[in-house]
Amino acid sequence: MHAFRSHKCNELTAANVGDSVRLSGWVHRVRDHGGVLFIDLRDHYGITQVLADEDSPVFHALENVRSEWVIRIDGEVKARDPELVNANIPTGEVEIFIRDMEVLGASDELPLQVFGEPDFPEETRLKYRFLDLRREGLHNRMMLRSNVVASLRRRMMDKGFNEFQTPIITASSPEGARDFLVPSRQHPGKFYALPQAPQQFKQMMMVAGFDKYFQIAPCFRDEDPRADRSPTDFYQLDMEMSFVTQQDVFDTIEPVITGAFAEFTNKTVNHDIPQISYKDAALWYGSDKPDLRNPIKMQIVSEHFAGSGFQIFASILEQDGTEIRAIPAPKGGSRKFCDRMNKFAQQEGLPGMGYIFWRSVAGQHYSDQLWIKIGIWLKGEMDDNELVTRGLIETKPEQWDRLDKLMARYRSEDPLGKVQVKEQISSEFGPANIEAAGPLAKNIGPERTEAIRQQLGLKVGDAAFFLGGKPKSFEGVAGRARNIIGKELGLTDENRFEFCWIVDFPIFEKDEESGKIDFEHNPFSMPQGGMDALNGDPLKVLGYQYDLACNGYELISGAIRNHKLDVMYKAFGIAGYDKAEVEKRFGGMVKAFKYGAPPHGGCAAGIDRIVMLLADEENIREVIMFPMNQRAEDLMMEAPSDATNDQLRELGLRVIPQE
RNA sequence: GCGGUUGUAGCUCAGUUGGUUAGAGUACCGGCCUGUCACGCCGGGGGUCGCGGGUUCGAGUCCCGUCAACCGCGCCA
Repeated sequence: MHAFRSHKCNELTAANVGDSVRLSGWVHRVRDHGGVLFIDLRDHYGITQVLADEDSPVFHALENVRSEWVIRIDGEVKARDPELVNANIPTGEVEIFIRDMEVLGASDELPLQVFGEPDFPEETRLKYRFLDLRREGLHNRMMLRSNVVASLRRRMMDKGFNEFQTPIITASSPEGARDFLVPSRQHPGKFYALPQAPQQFKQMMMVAGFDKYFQIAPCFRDEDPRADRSPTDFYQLDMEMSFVTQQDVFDTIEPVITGAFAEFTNKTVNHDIPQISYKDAALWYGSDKPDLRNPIKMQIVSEHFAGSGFQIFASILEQDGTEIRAIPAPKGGSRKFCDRMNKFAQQEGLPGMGYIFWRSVAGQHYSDQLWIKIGIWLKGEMDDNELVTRGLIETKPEQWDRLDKLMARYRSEDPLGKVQVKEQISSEFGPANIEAAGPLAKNIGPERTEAIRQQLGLKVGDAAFFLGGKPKSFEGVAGRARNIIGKELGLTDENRFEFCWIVDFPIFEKDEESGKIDFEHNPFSMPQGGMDALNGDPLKVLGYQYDLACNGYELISGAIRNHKLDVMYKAFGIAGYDKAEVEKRFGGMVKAFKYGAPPHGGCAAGIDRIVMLLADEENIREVIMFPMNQRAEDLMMEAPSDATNDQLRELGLRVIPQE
């Protein structure tokens, strides 16, 4: 028999009854009843109940066994009586009577309990990551990750892509994020860098003619973390292809991503992915990674505030480049909610967020006029459009259903009940009973308020929030407010994955303070319109550059690359880098483009974020085997740490003491 | 660098307007228990209330400072 096991802990069933078996694993739980003792023995595959009583030669040794010891047991498979079967585990029909036991690895008292899923401080979890990883949730998430990566790899290979590895120790590339530097021993005083992405390598593979490349690639960036962003390093499904248009890249990667999502989730996945311009995304969603599960779409409402009695907005609009935008908030019509959102805006550094909410007028009765119109509508004598323009009815299907139900109730009620149902209908649907509340409404007066309500399609019980100024100054806050509103009001459908491409990113942006023009995103993208476009207003130039967003996260970023040297020099020139500078910074690529570069493009998908979404987690550390903490420290391995004097001497380095 | 939240037993938490010796569950140690599967019952050890200062007759609780963790902003081609 094998030294450690004849079976794994998920394998034994009623078919094995009577067999002599050997199992090894961790002691998950001990239940000691004095005369009989049960142990749930756990390995990677599952749990098997093993037991002993005084007839077992190792009974007294087993009484000393504690949680998370590693033991090996020999014994025989016994069927459980029907009433003792544990339906929760695959091996629940049997148990092993222990004849022999060996302690393979004892355990100290645990700093972190493996059994169950109670919450532990992140510091403890990271310090004892090997224990945390034994727990069911994290263990399963790591398996999910492995399976997702395998699926992505298979899907790419099925599409004819080849996987190649690129260097981990390479040259510093000055674009983008901070580099991790690696001192060179053979060249004291010089440094390698860890790649922020295989960007330049994959482009050179296209120049080398490999046509379709992909890699599950580690990327290294020395930036501060976020819940959805790992400090130090993370993994991307990096891909690049030659002789393609932007749409070709979409057509290639879409089924890979949506297919992998559908494979690992029960949620709805939209396979038909809309393309939204960066400009529209900013206006409608206040974000370049919008959460489309949230139905809220922001709108421009400047006209209702220009010259109005609300001085703050009226005077803002007298400046150039300003707008007033509204965030409609269906079902958000309470002062409490509105005040909370206003407070949120203030916490985010804005003066505040104006609001209007619509409520039914206390004590005022339904309008007979309205009542008649609803009656006509129900008989089909008034068309939907007319009702909408009169503000009688919301256009959402659930609202129509609601009205149908109320009408059915009306017909079945006695006279007293009918009055109540009428009041109900008019309070929910009747404009005659709508009153706009909130300081804004008073300032701009009823006509403008009603016009806003009509534009936004809101009704009693709804609210709208307003932000003004130069869009750049409030867009981000508006986007975050939209997320909170959607979540808190239950408008965001948690049971879907909603993908969308964000396209037409501007190539350049202007720094508000210095007036300097710089790359908005990525200097490698091909400008739409090529050289001609670069000769016009640089701030109007869009790039063949795109992101794939899903549920508020950026999953993919990519571009059709700028493979023409003259266009590249021109683009860098606009951003203030002369030819010599470009050759110095991107020497490898510049050289490569002089020798026959094919048109090419591609993208990179964040593996960690994909798994995070599929695992329904909001923190990226929940899907990384050994993550760093918020300060980029590895608490388990105790990194970073001091270098020895010998190491420093060899590298020709001296450490300047920090204050 | 800035803002928010949190910090009480190994772990998860409670702790009232400031008031006697800071509690519970779990884990750990000891005892009992032959059918549990979150086994049960009895007992025990375990605390610099993050740290420092202040107010007070008296501080886990109030004030000031500070440290740490997490979340967000900046940053992230």
